[in-house]
Amino acid sequence: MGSEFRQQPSYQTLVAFFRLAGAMGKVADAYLRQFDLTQSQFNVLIVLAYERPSGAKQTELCEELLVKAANMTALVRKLEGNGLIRRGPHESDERAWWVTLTPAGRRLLKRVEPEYHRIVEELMAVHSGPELRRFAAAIDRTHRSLQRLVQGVGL
Amino acid sequence: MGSEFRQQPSYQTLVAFFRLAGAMGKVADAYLRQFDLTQSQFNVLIVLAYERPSGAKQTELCEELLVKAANMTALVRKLEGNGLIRRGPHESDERAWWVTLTPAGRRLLKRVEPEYHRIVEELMAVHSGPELRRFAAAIDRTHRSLQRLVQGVGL
DNA sequence: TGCAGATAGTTTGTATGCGAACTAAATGCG
DNA sequence: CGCATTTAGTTCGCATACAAACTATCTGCA
Repeated sequence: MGSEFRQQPSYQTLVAFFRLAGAMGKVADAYLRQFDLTQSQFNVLIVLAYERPSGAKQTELCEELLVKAANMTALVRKLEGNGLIRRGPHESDERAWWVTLTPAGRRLLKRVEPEYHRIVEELMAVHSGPELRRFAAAIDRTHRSLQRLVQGVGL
Repeated sequence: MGSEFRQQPSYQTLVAFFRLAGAMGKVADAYLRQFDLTQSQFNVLIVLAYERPSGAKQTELCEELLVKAANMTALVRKLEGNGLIRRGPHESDERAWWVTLTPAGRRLLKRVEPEYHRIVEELMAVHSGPELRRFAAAIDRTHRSLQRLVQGVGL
């Protein structure tokens, strides 16, 4: 039966990984909800603040954040509705929006980030320097393994 | 600005962690979609097959799978509609459903699991024994740190 | 130049997640 | 015993994810 497989360290590690990811996501959501933000919305603001200070097309935000274009529509509309970003015309492409952070968006980030950073630091402070490096290496190894797997099987 | 913070190993590890979780989830979804299953649906079937072979209340599935009762309703209804589980009366509690795997559900699992196991094994085979143990330890450490954090701040 | 194909974004339908409010049944305490 | 509280499950509104189909615009090649 599948019962022995479920005892394998590789499987149990994977389950623990998914559970941790879920739990961390919930904590992030709980923190951001105080500011009427979701993780996805916060991520858009961060990209516009630090990676694309002069603005970006929605497609570029999609690439950066691994979000499908279909989902970006509602996301940026919500942020626009809340006054945190602006969607203006693209200077040379009439199909595209040019998305920029508004002053209100920038102000909100300034309120959200300090505590957010403190939480991340405290969360990760349990790892020693070498432990953290090995953790990051294991994540990278797994990611590369996943990519090989996807290439190979065409998943 | 937040720009230096984004260079911190702790932050970058966290970002890589979330990206890997997202990528793995997408691969799992892509595999399961061949069988007209989602991850959540698959998880319910697994619990009913191996943890609760004689059945379970929806609430018990919720606890096992960290799913809110509000979400379990649609989930079990979908599985019931596809003939993979049965929802019958609970023997002593008229408020509750007694959820069991149907023969069709068991047969589907038998088709899904072998390749699923093979994928997990291949994915995790990049880690040596000690690497895998350290990876699991890092996940556990982070999970405990997260729990302390949530307790402390009341997030 | 002009049309085929690529690209940007939207819409729709489905599946999942949350919180909050709700019904009905079970429980427990005075 | 009976009423207050808890528990099981549902419903609603919202946010996010996917795929697929669609419009409008741009681009490149013949």
